[in-house]
Amino acid sequence: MSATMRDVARLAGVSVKTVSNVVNDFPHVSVATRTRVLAAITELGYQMNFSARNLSRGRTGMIALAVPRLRLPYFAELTDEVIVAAEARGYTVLVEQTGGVHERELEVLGSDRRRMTDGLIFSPLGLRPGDAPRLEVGYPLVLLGERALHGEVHHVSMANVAGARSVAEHLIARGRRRIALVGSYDERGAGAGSLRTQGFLSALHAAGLEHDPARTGETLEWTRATGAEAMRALLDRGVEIDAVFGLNDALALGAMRVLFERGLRVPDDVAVAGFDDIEDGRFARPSLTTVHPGRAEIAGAAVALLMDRLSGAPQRPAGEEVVVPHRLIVRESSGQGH
Amino acid sequence: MSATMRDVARLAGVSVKTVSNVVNDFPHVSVATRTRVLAAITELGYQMNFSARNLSRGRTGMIALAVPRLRLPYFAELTDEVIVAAEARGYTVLVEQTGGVHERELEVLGSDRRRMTDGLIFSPLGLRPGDAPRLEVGYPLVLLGERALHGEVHHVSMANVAGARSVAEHLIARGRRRIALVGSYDERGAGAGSLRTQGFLSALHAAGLEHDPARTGETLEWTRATGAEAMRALLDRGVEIDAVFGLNDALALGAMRVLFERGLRVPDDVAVAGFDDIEDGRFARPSLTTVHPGRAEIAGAAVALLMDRLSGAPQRPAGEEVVVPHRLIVRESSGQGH
DNA sequence: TTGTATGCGTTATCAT
DNA sequence: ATGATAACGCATACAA
Repeated sequence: MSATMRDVARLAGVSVKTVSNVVNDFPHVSVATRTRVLAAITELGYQMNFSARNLSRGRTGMIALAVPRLRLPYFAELTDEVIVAAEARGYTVLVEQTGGVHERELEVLGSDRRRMTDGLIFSPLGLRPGDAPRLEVGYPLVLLGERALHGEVHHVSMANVAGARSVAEHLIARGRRRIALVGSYDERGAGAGSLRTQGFLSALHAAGLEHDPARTGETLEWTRATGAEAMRALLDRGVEIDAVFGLNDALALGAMRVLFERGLRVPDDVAVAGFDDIEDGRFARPSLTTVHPGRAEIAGAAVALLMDRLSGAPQRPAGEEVVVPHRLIVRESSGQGH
Repeated sequence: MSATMRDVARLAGVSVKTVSNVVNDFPHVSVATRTRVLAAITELGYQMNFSARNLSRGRTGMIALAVPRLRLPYFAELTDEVIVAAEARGYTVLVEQTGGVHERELEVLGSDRRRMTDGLIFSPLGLRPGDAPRLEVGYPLVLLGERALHGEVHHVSMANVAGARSVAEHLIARGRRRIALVGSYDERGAGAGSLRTQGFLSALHAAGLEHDPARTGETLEWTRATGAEAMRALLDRGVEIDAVFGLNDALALGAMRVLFERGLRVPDDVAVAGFDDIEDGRFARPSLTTVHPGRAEIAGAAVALLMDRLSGAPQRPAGEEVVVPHRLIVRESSGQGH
């Protein structure tokens, strides 16, 4: 097997403690012994046994990130950023997929696996008010993209309401009056779906418009495929529309594809907008108007918040909410007026 | 702190060994004691300390997956599948991003972090013949998407050559004769780039065609953005083309976007095809002709191969190569003839 | 079927 | 500045 600290110590003629001091950059080690130890380490090809270190230290140097699924571009890009941010602080990330299934999401919170990590960054698809107690876990937890259910848990959220409102305002300013809403959500939830819908509706009301429920394309999953289905259903029902707001970019892209298939021109006949600013939207045809939610900032803030708690930094107020600013990005899919 | 096995044992009136037997589903435990122990476990809310278990067992129950970046759709989808496959076998996945940088890729192989996992599934962007010795690591390793450099390491690869050849044959059958190649690769590498290019060229040669080097759009990174740049450069140079083969879908999608911006019709003026069958291609406008490389199969095979080695299963021949079958998927971007 | 004793490789406490 | 030694929590011979 591979060498242990004991082997290194023996070879260098010092005690294990000294070896430990060296590998951990403990300040008080004479240059002579340090070099001697380092030499022994390279000679033996010694590598730290993390299990032993973790057991002794009582922590693991790993954090978990729970997302619905990596195949959803938004979460892939988010995970990418979280890994980068964690890495910068010497932490390793363990990715957990919940499938966005409520039951699985709750399971993940209490899973045995949580004992393998020091903390959890959790991006639920839709927590419900009744779930609040389940969030009182015994380890550092940071919630993403969710309004705090009870104010006890730290969380980082994007400007769901404001972002959706600005998209709707933009469409209205472009002269659109019959805007379809594609994507729905668990009504018991308090997640992004409900918040974005709120923002959307508030803009309509502010403009003195009504949202005809017939113009809502129901779909629980937020993928291109379901967005396409919902759009088809709307058109098949003969609903009249001059714009589409997808609750996320994937839905919007799926819808846009169907509009194309049905011979409707975007944006001339129907303007389209989404939410998330995923990479595909930038290169789609036409390119997709959307809301940039500050993914990198969210990831950075979440990791920072979690690290603060791990290092026992001056306690931030429980339930503190970090809201990352958004940015409306107007592209071709809503570019011109009628 | 949280309860230990000792606490559980004490409460249940048994020894730690018995508790251990219960939580590990050891066969010979009487129903009476088992239920007693389980009761104590739930009462105390006991959860296994993985660090301790790992130290004792000598393994961690985690595997690492090293990919270039999760923001690249192909790798996001691949990672998704690997996590699912690993989960099914009780393993947790730790994701490592190499950025596709050769230096970082080699570092990852020997990093301290490797001691936190039982094995590694490694998806390099381009290993070079000289790197072979670096692949002789002291732990189970499975390479993805790479032809074995020396035949010592196990690997799972997609049909890069055959897939690219079938794409090129398809374009040629559609009457295309001036096919641009978008995307290049480190010439020192033996990665997907070189293999796909080989397949592409072989189809041309078989058809008695020459590939004019002027029709190659150089770009090391394989993203939509770089694909777009390369396409712009080609068109700006006034190169005449009637088709584009992107070394992956992202490149092809970026190129297609530029063709649109320049007023060229796809597929009427220029047919486009990619490789990878990422989700965006299905919903792009026009939808993208591509090669489905069997992502799920690759992930499954890689995990299976790694698990075999972890469990010390009957040694498979070193350097065995599992090649997953591909499938040409013809869509709108190359749908019609001239 | 269950208990006892020992080891896993590090860190931390306390001396020196 | 360095060393001896006791945890850390669990698994596993070996006993009983």
